Amino acid sequence: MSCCGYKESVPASREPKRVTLEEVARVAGVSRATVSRVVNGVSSVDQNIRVVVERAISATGYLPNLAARSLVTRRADAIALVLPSENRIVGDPFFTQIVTGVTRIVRPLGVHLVLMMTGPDTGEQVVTDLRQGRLDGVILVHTHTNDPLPELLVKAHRPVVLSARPSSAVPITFVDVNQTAGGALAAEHLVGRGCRRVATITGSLDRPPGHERLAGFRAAMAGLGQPDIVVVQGDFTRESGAAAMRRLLAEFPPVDGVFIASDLMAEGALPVLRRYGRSVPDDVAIVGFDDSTAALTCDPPLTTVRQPVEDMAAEMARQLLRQVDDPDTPVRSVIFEPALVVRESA
Amino acid sequence: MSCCGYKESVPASREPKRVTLEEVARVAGVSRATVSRVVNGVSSVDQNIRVVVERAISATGYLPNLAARSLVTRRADAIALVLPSENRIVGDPFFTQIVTGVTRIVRPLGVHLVLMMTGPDTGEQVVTDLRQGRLDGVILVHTHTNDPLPELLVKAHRPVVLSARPSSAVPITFVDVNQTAGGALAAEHLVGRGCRRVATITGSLDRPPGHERLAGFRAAMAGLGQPDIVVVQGDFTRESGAAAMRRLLAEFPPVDGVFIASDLMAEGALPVLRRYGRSVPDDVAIVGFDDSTAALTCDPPLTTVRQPVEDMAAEMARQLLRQVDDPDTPVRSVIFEPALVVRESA
DNA sequence: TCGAACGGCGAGAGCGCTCTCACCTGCATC
DNA sequence: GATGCAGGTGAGAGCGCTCTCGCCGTTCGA
Repeated sequence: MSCCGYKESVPASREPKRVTLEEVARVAGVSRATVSRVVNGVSSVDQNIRVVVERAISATGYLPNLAARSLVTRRADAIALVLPSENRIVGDPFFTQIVTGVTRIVRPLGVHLVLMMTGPDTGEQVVTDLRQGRLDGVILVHTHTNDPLPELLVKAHRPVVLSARPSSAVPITFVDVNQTAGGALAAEHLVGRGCRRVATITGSLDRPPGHERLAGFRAAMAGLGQPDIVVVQGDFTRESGAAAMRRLLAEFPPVDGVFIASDLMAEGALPVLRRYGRSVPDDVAIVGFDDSTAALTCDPPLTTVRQPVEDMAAEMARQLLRQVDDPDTPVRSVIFEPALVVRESA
Repeated sequence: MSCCGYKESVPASREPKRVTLEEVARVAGVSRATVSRVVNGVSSVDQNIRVVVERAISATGYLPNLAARSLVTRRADAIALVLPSENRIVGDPFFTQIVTGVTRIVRPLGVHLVLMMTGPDTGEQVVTDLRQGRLDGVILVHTHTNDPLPELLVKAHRPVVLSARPSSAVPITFVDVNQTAGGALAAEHLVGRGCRRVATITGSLDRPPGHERLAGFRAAMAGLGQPDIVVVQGDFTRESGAAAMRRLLAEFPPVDGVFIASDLMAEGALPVLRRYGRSVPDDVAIVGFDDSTAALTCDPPLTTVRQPVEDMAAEMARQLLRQVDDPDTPVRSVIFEPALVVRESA
């Protein structure tokens, strides 16, 4: 095995001799088929033989070659997590929670999580990987409003799950939080602590989350007897939060409570308040949205609406794998309820 | 071959008819081998035939099945990025940069990035995936001091790269920043702006980064004529930063400049300073380390030592792929130089 | 003029697995 | 005693690709 290069390119000593089904079958004195049955947990195997085979497996240290299996099963046992490459999304703890949630479901099943940041060619890349059998399905997180990818995948009849309600009416499975209810939670809390001159800084209103959070907040405020609230528009970025707060203080100085549609915007808004000499929460109460780590690092820590991101991510994984198992699984949407996390800002 | 359900489980209409090498070969009127040569860019193909084959490929919409290829090439074209699951690491922008850097190298080569958060069984998982041919190599980011995985992989002669100098003397390829030089940068800046009562809050001193940053800082301060500096130990967490700052103010009230060995700790320390009525940078100048987003969201924004994380990550990917291509590539370490980013805190 | 050398191509043998199908027992049934 | 029917098992045909090897025709040196 050593003297005369039986495989010159790689020193034999290095290459741990690969053990195949064949090998295990020989050791166990059965056929390849039977070993395969044992490995895959098929029940119709004689108990005694099963034991013999299992012993042979651990004796040889056999591990199935996944490429070979994949070739015949047509499963990659890998899914992709596609994230927008903007820094404001990833780099957010939100992201960690997504990964953690997905991993929780996927890992015990031996399914790999392939990470892709969107780039100019991500769409084709994903479709290609799917067609090449490298990927079983795709989780699309925070896709842009006009991203053609979701529709593309649906048309190609490929397993796909979205992290939020799609902007257009594509028949696609998604997982979302009840944004409207989240807005309502914020309203109730602000009114409950005595705010009477309430405003809100919204996210991008052309996207469902921004739109729905505002709608929920507005409706709840009206229900609480305060139909007239000041609305300033942001776009979910930190900078837009700061700018919106400046505008708000200029246009509506007596404000005493603000619902800011994302923690990131709130993080931008708080220093502005400080600079204008308003103390939080005494002069102005602030409620954010997301319960990101930003909420914790803010000064003061943010009262905010929490989305159960990790659970939602786990659900996305579940929904995706369901589709992988049965491509004809009906489209479905799962909505999670948000919760208010009370800290110091309101 | 067609009439009588040759594969009942999947409706034929759904399944886009797969086109194989065989098919392309038939269309082009050549052998499978020749098509394979064209697909893989082997030069010894007649120009005319090459054109014919290429035409056949695009006519049929052929895409190679990667499982089949993988079966014979023994390459998965996938690498894993293993990250500690603690929130303080991921969820950091640092993490985004790692992913971006690795992706930049890996994506154009069609190599997948598989994400794994460390868990109780990550080690075995990774080794198994490697042995099963699902993974070509592993990038280990911020492994724990006593994680056996690096050594395990080195012994198994598997491609692996570390994100920092290993704590023990394992012969392993790693990419790191010149921590010592980083500490020196901080020292020079503090002294340069006139600080004369300087202190430092360190990271965990049992780990190379914490140790080296302190050593570099200390040596540089001594060289600048200030051998006596106050040292308070932290452990890289935000909380430890706050605690250390409290201790520092109690033990050494006249302090006028602090080098804090991570932005995260600085983020914890700044509110403490504010609460004690010390203004930054007027009363106390602060220099952090990492240039994380924390540095930007701090109030005031942090002067900090930047590691070129994205470039370092790209280098890790390059080093790993080099090992994958040639398992006998010599072990190597690549050290990047840090830079000082001057903002408002010092 | 002839053999050698070489560029270019196809046949075919795998890679390691799954899964169908035929076969073989043994046992109950007619 | 012939038949049916289980539960188990093995032979073998792929899955789609790469890559070695041998063949063929052309060109070149002697």
